[in-house]
Amino acid sequence: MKSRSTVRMSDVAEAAGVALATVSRALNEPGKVTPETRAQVEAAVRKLGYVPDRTASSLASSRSRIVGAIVPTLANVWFAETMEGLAAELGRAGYQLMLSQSSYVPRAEAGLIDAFLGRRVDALVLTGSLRDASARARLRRMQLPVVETWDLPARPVDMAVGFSNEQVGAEVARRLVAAGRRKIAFLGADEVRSQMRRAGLEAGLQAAGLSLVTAELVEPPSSIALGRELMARLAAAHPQVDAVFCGNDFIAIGAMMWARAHDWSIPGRLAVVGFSDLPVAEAAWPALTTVRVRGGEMGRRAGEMLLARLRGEEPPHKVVDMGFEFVERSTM
Amino acid sequence: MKSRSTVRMSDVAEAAGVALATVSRALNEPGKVTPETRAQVEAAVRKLGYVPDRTASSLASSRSRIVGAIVPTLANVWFAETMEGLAAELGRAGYQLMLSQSSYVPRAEAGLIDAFLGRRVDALVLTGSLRDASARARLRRMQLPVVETWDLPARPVDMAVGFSNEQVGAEVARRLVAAGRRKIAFLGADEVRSQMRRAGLEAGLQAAGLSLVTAELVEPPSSIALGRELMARLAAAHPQVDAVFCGNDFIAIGAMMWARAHDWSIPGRLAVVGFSDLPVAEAAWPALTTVRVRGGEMGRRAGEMLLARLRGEEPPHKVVDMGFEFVERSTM
DNA sequence: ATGAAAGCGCTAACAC
DNA sequence: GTGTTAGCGCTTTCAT
Repeated sequence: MKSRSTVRMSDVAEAAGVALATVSRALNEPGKVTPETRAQVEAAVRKLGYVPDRTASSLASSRSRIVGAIVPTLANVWFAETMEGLAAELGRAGYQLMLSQSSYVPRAEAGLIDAFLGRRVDALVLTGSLRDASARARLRRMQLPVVETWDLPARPVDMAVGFSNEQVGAEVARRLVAAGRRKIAFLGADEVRSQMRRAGLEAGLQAAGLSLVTAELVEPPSSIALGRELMARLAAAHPQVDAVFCGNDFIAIGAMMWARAHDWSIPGRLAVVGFSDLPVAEAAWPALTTVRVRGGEMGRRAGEMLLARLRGEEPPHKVVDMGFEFVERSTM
Repeated sequence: MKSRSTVRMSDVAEAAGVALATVSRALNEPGKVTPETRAQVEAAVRKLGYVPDRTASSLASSRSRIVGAIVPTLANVWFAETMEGLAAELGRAGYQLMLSQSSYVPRAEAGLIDAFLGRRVDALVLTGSLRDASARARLRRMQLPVVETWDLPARPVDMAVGFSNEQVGAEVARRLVAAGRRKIAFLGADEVRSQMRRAGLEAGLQAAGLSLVTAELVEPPSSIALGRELMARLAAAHPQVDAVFCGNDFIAIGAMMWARAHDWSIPGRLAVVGFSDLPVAEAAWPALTTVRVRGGEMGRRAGEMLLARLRGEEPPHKVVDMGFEFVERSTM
């Protein structure tokens, strides 16, 4: 199946009239070679169309220049943007991104990590805090650079760049209460970070002497349609509800669609707060009040931290809190 | 930096009391080994926590079990969904996805392909038809399984799964004209597939004895904000316009926002047709008429075709037209 | 600054 | 069915 171009480093060496090792140096440590030999080598490379075999160099050097990343899914813009930023940052340094999806199955992660370790990835990027204790221990022991994202683990495996999902929930509680809402519910996916936001909301309400009306949950991945369904369930069970915090903007938009269809005015009858600030939030009518987190930037920062570590430097911070921003629009 | 777990196949062999090669067989071709030895090997693997080194096996077998994919960007849901489907399909067969972004720079592709070839990827997935002639020739010569997506190349490098962007434009022209529109413009990104849709629109209008009012373009990546800007430009230059076909739903939503802000009623004063059917299209008010393509399914099909080829089979079709669907909602 | 040579950890003949 | 052995194409001492 593979009739390889079969131009090897030894061919380049021969064509350039130098030793194999010199070609390797000219390519990888150009400073260690005289300008003339470098020129000869480069000429030979071009002439032969030589493309170094990275599988061989990975084996010989035990550095693959591959970074592995695990996301729950790519179909959600927010994680996709993080991967976009990460890939862009890594690409600038000659690293490549290898991607796997856990499909929101927490137990899948350990297996995917093993697969990456088998590939001898130079570093790992995870979504959320790694739960599997034995995987955590192993990564620590290996001293593999790891960045956990989209969360702020109390005791990270190694590094982390994210925000506090609990704080998000608490802040939303504060805002909603300040706006006079008293019957507040949560709509979201039954998934760990969404549940953290719910917990934060609940804690915030308790601090204000209130309690959560209810938390209606669906299996991820969530969607506008599920948001509609969740809102229908909520309205049936708790018609007195006067505000909902939604696990993400899709669910919020779905809730708004249900409200529009049933003449619940927004924000008069019902306040709606989303999460993630997708483009749709601004475009919705009324424009959705939501919480913005910078997914792309998170990926870029993760990339930077990893690259620093791979260069042998110590990044200035092992944990960076990117924070979040409450974006007040017209649904609250 | 890497204090390797250092458990090698030879360690497993020793622990299991068999030869190195037997371990390799037990792991890769379990059928070629007696159940007893297999059990011994598996026990040793578990006991030692052995994780096979894929960089070594890639080198030795010249099969990496890696598929490379290039997308313009991951930040656009539509390509992200294709990668989601692709990764899911490949994962089931033990292949991993390696991802790169061309950032809409056509010339970047050749370089990214080289990087993938250096990694000895077993197959390649491209977005759109590969333009670089020498890269095309090289891939053909290597007989590397390649799938081009999101387009229907007349002469694919190898395989393709997509739809005709020109046909999309032509169909939109037909619908708009049938709905009585006469002053039709295009708003989109200056990017190859978007331009194909514009060309199709233009051809369709000509067939109806009309001509395109204008095509307003922006540099990708496009966004709601750019859609708004594009619409402002259009309205200033051609106030008589009565319909716009937008290169994607974000631009369409932006155009609608401009229209709302300037009291151009939709669809009364202006018809708007989008492309890609993002969730936002249904949620918009009025709900956006658009063209649906199945990005995730495209990725899954691409994966299937690749896997068939990698198993040594010939896929039933080298080119599959996934078609598209005109979704009539309320903006036309 | 350059060259020679010994692996890196596995796969794939080929023997037995 | 299992073992032996020769590479896969690089990187990296160690000499020179």
